[in-house]
Amino acid sequence: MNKISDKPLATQVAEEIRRLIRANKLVSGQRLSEQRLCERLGVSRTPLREALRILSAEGLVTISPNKGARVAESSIEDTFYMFEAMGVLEGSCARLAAERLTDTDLEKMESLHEQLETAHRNADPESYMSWNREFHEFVQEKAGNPVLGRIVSGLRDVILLHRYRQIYRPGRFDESMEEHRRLIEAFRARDSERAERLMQTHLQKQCQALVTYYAEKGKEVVYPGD
Amino acid sequence: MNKISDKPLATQVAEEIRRLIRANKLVSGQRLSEQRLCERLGVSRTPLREALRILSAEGLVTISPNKGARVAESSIEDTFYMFEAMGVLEGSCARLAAERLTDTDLEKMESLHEQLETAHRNADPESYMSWNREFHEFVQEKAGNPVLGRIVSGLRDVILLHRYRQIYRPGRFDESMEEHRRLIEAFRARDSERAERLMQTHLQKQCQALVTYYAEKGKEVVYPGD
DNA sequence: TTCCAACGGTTTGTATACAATATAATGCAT
DNA sequence: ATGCATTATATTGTATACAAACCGTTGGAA
Repeated sequence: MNKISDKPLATQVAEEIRRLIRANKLVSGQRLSEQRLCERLGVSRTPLREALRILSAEGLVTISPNKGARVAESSIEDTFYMFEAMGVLEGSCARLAAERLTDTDLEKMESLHEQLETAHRNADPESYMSWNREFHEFVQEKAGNPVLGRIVSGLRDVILLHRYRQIYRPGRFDESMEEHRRLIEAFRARDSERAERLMQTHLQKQCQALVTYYAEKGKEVVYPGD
Repeated sequence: MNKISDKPLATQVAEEIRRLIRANKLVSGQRLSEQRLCERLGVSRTPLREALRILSAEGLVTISPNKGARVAESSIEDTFYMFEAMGVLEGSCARLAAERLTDTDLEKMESLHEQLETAHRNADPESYMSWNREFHEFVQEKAGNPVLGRIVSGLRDVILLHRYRQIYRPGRFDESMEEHRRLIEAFRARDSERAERLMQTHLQKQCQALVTYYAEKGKEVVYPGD
């Protein structure tokens, strides 16, 4: 832990754990032992506990009384609800952004889109998802509502792993690229209603791919021959 | 603090502080001294600090390093953003609810609406706002998406004070009642698009009333003769 | 009189100790 | 061998102590 920083340790620890979750170093459902985390991060239990409270309020971590904390996990049902909510939120961000984009903004968006096309041509889903995230964050920023932005960012952290998994579904990569092509067209035309609708569809498609993935994963676990 | 409860103290303290804020016993911008709160709630500093972290992550409280916590406050600009975001969220809840309402649900909603009419006839804004809150929470529940519900509830707590103030604006009480009459009609017709639009308008009107209120309040403060 | 530095008191941030709860291991009875 | 009760260990929840930072007051210098 960086002692030079002016941020309280609790805040820094929360950020670090967030980072570890994002990097898949801490996975959904994983136990978060206070002892072990304290050793790992080199802090005492007090700021670590405060950090876990922060992350719990954000939904990244669940704390069960007397049993400790785990990285949050979701049922298929939860996944559906999260994507439905995210569709509403990101759809609105897309609508507001399409209404508020400057020419400079659009150039930047075109450039981000071009990076997506490059990653797609190179058949590189990791790079694609990285630029995908930047594109979505750009839309969110250009929506110009920091409150919406904060809500979306919070929910994004919770569903991030899901998003990564869906891109590896057969055909999903190509489909996602196609959705983004339609999206950028709506933004070029500053057609806010179309942008909203297409963004919502984009999220729904992600959700469908994931629900299929989890259903099959469930089946694989259940079969005795597996 | 109730020792019989199975919840950790931190959780209980967070709930109690939330309650105090809702009851206007702790007001926007107010300093939250750890010492004083510990005495007031009869707990030690550790669960109190954890509680403040929870509330800070929710946006109800702001914590400045080495300076302590305050009940969150908003600029006029923030107020606008919050209502815009809430319009998106509650609009979507209204849409989903209109799609998903059973006949029994609609009866309950009618009954809640009738309470609003009664409070309006009695010229009782406090009762009106209390039933108003129940009506909105019912819509949110009937939207059937717990993730959306959690986001909306969180944001509602942050903007609650604003909502209370707007109803006291001249003409706003009558206007709000009229908006609710149109809303219930959209629900009766299960017209989801109309429900969404009307709900968004309802939130926009609240926002306008508040921006006017704060602008005038700002002026009052500034005038030397005041 | 005003401004700045030093000092003391207060409050926040973190570490550590103690208490309570959960879990694992061991021993005994069937 | 298995199941249950008891004991030991590990972990979480809370209280308390210590350190660091902030703020207000006072005194001295300009």
